[in-house]
Amino acid sequence: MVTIKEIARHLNMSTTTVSNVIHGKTGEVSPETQQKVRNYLEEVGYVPNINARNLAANHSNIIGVVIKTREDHYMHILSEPFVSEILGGIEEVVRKTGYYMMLYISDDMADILDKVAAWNTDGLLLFWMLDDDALRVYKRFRKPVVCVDTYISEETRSQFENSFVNIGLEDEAGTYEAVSYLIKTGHRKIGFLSDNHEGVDLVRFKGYRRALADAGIGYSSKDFFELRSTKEEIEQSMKKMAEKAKKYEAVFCCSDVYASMLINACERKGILVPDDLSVVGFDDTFPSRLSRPSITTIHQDITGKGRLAIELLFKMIRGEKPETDQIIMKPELLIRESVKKRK
Amino acid sequence: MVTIKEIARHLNMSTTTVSNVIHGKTGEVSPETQQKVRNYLEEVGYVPNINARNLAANHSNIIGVVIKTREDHYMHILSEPFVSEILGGIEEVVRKTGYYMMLYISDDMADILDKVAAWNTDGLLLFWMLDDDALRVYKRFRKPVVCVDTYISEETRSQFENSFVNIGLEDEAGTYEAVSYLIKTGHRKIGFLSDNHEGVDLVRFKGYRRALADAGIGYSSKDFFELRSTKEEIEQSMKKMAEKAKKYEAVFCCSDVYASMLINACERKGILVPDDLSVVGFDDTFPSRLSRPSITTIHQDITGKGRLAIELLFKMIRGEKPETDQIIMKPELLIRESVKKRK
DNA sequence: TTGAAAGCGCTAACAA
DNA sequence: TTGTTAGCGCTTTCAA
Repeated sequence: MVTIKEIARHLNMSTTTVSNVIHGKTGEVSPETQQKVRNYLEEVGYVPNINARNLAANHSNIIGVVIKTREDHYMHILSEPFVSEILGGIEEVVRKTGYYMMLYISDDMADILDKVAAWNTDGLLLFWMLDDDALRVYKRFRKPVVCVDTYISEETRSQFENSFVNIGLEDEAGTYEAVSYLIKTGHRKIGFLSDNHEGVDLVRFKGYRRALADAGIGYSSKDFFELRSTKEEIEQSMKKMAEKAKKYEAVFCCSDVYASMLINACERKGILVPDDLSVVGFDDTFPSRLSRPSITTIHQDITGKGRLAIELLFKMIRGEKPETDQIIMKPELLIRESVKKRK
Repeated sequence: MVTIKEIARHLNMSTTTVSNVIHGKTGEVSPETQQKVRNYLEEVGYVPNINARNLAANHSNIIGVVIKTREDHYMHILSEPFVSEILGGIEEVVRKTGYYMMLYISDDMADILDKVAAWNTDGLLLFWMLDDDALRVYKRFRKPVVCVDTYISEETRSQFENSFVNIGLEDEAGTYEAVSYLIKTGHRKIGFLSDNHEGVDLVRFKGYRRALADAGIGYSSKDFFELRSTKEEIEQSMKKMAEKAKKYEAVFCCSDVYASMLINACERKGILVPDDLSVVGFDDTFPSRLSRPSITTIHQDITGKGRLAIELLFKMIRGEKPETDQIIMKPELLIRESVKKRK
């Protein structure tokens, strides 16, 4: 690895000059010198030592992507279609902007915070943080942060002086629309399937409840299909859900993958979707398109969400203030084949 | 951000001592001093500056994961089920070993090489490299490298003095088995679907040809279903494949996703799988299980492959020499629902 | 337009 | 057992 110093020595000039032409600080350097340096740089195939650069310049060109995971989940978080799709959108922008993406996956916030600080990460993308966690990150980090799909109270948000944006989705309204559609198409006995009671899924649950209430349909806690999603339990649990579904006309699922798995489990029990049971998913990820029957779902622009998030982050890194500290995207009901009109 | 120097000053000792206890170089430091330092470290929440550490120690704790991508591909590489699954296996090991994973996605080898050098990456995981590219990387990099799914000639391999392993799969034999199964179940008019003619898919193609030949079945270049997989063309192209499939009894697909997409496209044209057409996939990724009909496929232990790759890499990073420079895993035919017995 | 030199925070060889 | 110090490779201020 050839260093700036060596180059400077070889060319009989100072490291400053070399550094200047490397950074295109033209105007500081005469054209001839520039050319000479550039040629030599090319010749020896100079590559900067990023650690040295980061240390001296006190930044890292790293964008940290923080994903809180559940260690025992049946699927690695990177395999979740929603995650891989949104990461794809982000990765492309990060790379093309000349930055690097570093994944911080953990179920321990304190650990993540330490790592982010250690790397001197320039900005942070936070996924599915809980209210107070987000604030904790910001208090410690004090650099640009964009949250994705984080439910954060007005009050909490006001404590992020600036360099903070939250990007979300109208989860409540989207779910309301989906469940209302189910009701409109003649379903009354409608279940809600999820593997947790927090954040996004909790809000979706509220949308479900509101749709039910508005249609004068009662709700009992039994209507919550609570999936156990650990490696050990998922399969058995999904079977139970399918069994339970026999008593229902429709099930709203918090993700397309769960919808797809439910359809499979049902089929194995001789419950036909949509003939015996209607199913709707959420997100419009790849599996919902591939499923047979294809899955009626709530579409959201996942890649676009990722791109928006990272673009806002870069904006803040450049020192510009975002116009708003919260952007809520609109979902859209996508009618495919997994819901049957019953009347 | 509090530094070692500040800590040393505050505690009235040298940076070496502080550094020593940070690195658990016990034996060098008296118990009392250790405790004193540790307490203070805890108190101020010391976090090392990784850039400084990397610069001084001349390593990075970064594992580079290099994936060559095709810019115009219909799907971001991270969304490919095989990729996300194997990355999941790798990420977990990397994280738990106290390293960091950095993704280098690009279609430009030279660019990747520069980045890897710039970051002073400790080891490299290379995916689907072409023969000479792999060598090029090694010549320049000269640190541990593990290739995954790379077809590399004996001759080329011998040029990597050491710190090199290739992990692959018996692609030829796997495909041979799948196609033979198709033949055994009464299919003779069998297509081969892929989006390229290189590397892994080329070897699979050879397995396909051999199975055909061994059964005395002729092959014409028309039997190669060449999918155009760009964003613009994929849909139209898949439709064409489905149309073409009308004249076939079975199609072997180089990935589960393609198998799944083909099944969908066929269904839309009224071609029923497996009744009118048998389909087999490859890899046994999630979509093959979710598909309806579920897809008969060649199973391989993807997560295990990733884990094996990274574990071997760490072994070399620790300075141990791998026993062998090539490990070829065995695939397994997994019979599900997408193939019909025709006789 | 160019150069000298300090310093980013840490490690490690060496001295005490 | 502890301390001094010279770098690691780069950026940047300030002087020439």
